[in-house]
Amino acid sequence: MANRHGARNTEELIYRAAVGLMAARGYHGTTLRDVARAVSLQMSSIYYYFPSKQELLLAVMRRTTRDLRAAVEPPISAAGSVRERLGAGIRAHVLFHADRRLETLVTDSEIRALEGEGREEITALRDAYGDLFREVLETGLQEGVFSFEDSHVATNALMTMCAGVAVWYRPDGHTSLSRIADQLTHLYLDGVTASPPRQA
Amino acid sequence: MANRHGARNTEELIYRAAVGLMAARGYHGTTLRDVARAVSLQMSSIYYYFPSKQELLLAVMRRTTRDLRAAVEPPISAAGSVRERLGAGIRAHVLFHADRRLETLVTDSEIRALEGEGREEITALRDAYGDLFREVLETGLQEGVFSFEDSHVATNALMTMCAGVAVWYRPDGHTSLSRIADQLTHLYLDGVTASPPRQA
Amino acid sequence: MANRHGARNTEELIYRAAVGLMAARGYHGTTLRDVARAVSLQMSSIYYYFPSKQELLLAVMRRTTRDLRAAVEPPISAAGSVRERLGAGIRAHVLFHADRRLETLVTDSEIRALEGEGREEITALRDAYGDLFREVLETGLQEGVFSFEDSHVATNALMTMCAGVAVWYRPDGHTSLSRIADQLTHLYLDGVTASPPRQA
Amino acid sequence: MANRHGARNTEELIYRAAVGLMAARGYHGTTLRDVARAVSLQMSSIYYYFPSKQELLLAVMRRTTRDLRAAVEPPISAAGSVRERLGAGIRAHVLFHADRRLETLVTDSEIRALEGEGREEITALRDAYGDLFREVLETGLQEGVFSFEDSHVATNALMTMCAGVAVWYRPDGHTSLSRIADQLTHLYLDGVTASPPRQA
DNA sequence: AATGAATGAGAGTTCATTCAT
DNA sequence: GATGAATGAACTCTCATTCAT
Repeated sequence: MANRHGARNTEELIYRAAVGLMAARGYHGTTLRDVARAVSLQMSSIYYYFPSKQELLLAVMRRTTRDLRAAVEPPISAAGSVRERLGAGIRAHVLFHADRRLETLVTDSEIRALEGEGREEITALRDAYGDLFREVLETGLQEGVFSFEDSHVATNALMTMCAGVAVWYRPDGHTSLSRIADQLTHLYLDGVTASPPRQA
Repeated sequence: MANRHGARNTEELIYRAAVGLMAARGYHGTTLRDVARAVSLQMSSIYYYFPSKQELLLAVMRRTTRDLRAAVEPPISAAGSVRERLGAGIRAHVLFHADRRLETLVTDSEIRALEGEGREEITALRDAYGDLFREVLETGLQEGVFSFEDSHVATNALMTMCAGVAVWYRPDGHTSLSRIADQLTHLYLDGVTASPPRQA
Repeated sequence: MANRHGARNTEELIYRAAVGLMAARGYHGTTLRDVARAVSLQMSSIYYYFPSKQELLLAVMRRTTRDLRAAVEPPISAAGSVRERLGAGIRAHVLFHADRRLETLVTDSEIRALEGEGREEITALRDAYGDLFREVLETGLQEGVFSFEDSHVATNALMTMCAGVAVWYRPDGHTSLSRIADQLTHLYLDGVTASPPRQA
Repeated sequence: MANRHGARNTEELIYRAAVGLMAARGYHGTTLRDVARAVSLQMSSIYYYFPSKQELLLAVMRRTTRDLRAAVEPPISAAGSVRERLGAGIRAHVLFHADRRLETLVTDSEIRALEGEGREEITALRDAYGDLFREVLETGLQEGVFSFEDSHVATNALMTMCAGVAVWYRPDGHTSLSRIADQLTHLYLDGVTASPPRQA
C-alpha cells in the first residue's frame, strides 16, 4: 500500500537527488555513491531505474529542456505585439529558471558532459528553444520595434542573462520572483538608463 | 637554446594545457594524465610545478581573477560620467572575457570545485570585483542617470550577460570583438527597444 | 557450498593474508596489491571489507591486543601465590606469542605505523596490558618474594624477552612450545645461574 | 674553511638523519625526501654520498653491527670467570644499545628490509655476534655454573631482553644507564626471585 | 525491488632514481 | 659538491558497472 507507487517514487527520488548533487558539484563531481546515499539505497540499486550515469543525466536534461519549452512557448504565442511576446517569453523563461533552479543549472552547464548521440539530441533541443526568442527578436527588428546589430549576439545576451537567474537566485531572498522577472524584462527591453518605462 | 627557460616555460605550458582542458571538460572531467599528455610530459612531472590538481586550478583562478580586475578597474576610473564609466567597465569586462576566453570560462564555472580556503579566497576576490560594477550602478541610481529596482539584480544580470561572452564567443566568428562589446554595452544601457541611441 | 559464508570468509582471508605479509615486510613494505594477490582478488575488492589500509592494520591490532589480554588475564587471576601468578602470566603470554606469532609480530612492531586516534587507542590498550604484569611484580616486591630495583625496568625486560618469542620461534623447531614457556618462566624467575630450582 | 670537512660532514649528517627517521618510521616508512629535508639538501644530492636508499640502510647496519661487536668482545675476553664474562657481555651490550639507541633500533628491526647479498652479509655478522654469548653460556653450562635446557632459547631470551633497552630506554629517564645495565645483568643471572644476591 | 560481492579501469599522488649542468 | 628537471613505476583509493540472488 505504502509502496504502491514504489518504482515511480524511487525513480523520482533518485532523479531529484542526482539533480541536487549535480547542480552543486557537476556531473563529474557527483558519484553514484553520493546519489545512492542520498536516497538510502545501495549503489547497485540505482541501476534498476537508470541504465547508467549518462542516462541519468540525459533523463534530467530531456525532461528539463522539454518542460522549459512547454512553459515558454504558450505565453509567447498567446501574447499580441512583438514587445509583449518578448516580455512574456522572458518572464516565462526567468520564472522557469527560478522555479526549477537545480534542473536548469544542471541542464545549462553540463551539456559538455554528455557523450555521443545524447549530446546531439539535447543540443538540437536547446537550439530549437533558442529559435523561439531569435524569431521574436528578428520579427521585432523587421517591424522596427527592436534595434540591434546582430541577432546572434542579442539572443545569446538575452538567454545567458536570464539563465543567470538560476545561478544567483535564492528562494529566500528579499526580492520576489515576479519582481525579478519584471526587472529583467525591463532591463532587456529598455536598459538601465533612467527613462519613463514605456509600458511596464 | 630552445630550453633555456625550461622551468618558466614548462610551468606556463602546463598552465595553458590545464586551462584548455578544464574549459572543455570541467575540473573533475579533466585528468592530470590528459594535461600531461597535452604537454608531452609524464604525469609525475606536473608535480614538480604544481603540488596538486587543486593548486593548479587555484593558480588559474588567482591569476585570472587578478588580471580581470587589473584590466577593468583602470578604464572605469579613467572615464568621466557614470554612463561612460559603466560603458567602459562593460567594454573591458567583455573584451577580457573574449580575449581570455578559456581562463574566464574555468574561473566562472569551477568555483564549486575549489576546496576549503581556496574557495573562500577566490570568492572574496570575485565579490570585490563585482563591487566595482555595483558601485557604478548605485552611483548612477543616485544621480538619476540609471533606473532599476534592485542593485543586486541589476549587477548580476549585467555580469552574467557579459560573462556569457566567454561561453558563446568564437574568435573566428563574423562579428568583431569590438562590435560585440559595443552591442552589449548598448543593450545593457538602452535595451533592445528601437530608439534614437542617446549617445553611442 | 564452499562459498556459503563468502563475506565472513573473505574478510578473514584478507585479514590473514595481510597479517602474513605485514609480519614479513612490515606495514609500509606491504602493498594492498600483494594482499589482493595473496587472496586472489582484485585490489579494489579489499575495500569492500576494509575502508583503508590503515583500518586493516588497526583491525589486526585491535583483535590481537584484545585476544592477548583475554588469554593472559584469567590465568593470572586464577593462580594463587605471586610467584605462581607471574609464572602463569609469562606462560600464557609466551604461548600466545608463539601461537599467534604473525599477529603479535605485527602488533608489537607496527604501532609506529598507526596514525592519529588509532595509535592512541592501541597504545592505551597495550599500556593497560602491561599493567597486568607490573601489578604482579609490584605485589611480589611488597611481599618480599621478588626483588628488583625499578619496576619499569623489570616489566619491560620481562615483556620484551617474552615477546621475542614471536621473533625467533619456529613451529617446526625441535623444542616444544610448552618447554619454551617453562624455560622462559624459569629464566625470568631464577636466572641462568645454576641452582636447585626452587619450585618448578 | 668552514667547509673543509664538507664531504665527510655531509655524509655523516645524512647518515644520522636517515637513522633518526628510520628508527621512528622504519625503512619503508622513510622517504629520501624526508632525509633530504632533514639535512636541508635536495633529494638528488643524497646520491652524491650514497648510491641508493638500500646502500644507505646497509651503511647503517654495517657500521652499527661492527661497532657493537667491537664494543662487546673485549670486555668479555678481559673478564675472568664465566659468570663475570657473561656479566661483562650483558653490560656492554646494554650500554651500547642505550648509547646508540637509534642505530641499534634500525639495525635490529629492519633486517627484513635488506635485499639480496646485503641481507646475507648482515645476517652473518649478527649470527657471529650472537655466538659470542652462546659460547659463554655453553661454557658456563659445561662448568656447571649455568643451568638451562636449550642454549638457543637462552641466548635468544638474553639478546631480545637486552635489545629491548633500545626500545624503551629514554636518556631523560630517572634511572641511570649504568643502573639499568646492572639490573638487567642481575635479572638474567639470578632472576627476579628475592634472594641474597650471590655476587653483585 | 533491491542487494552484496566483485570487478577492472583509472584517478591523484609519491617514490627512488637519473643526468646534464 | 649540489641542483633542477624529468622520469616511470608503483602506490592507495575511487569509480561506474555487473550479476547472481
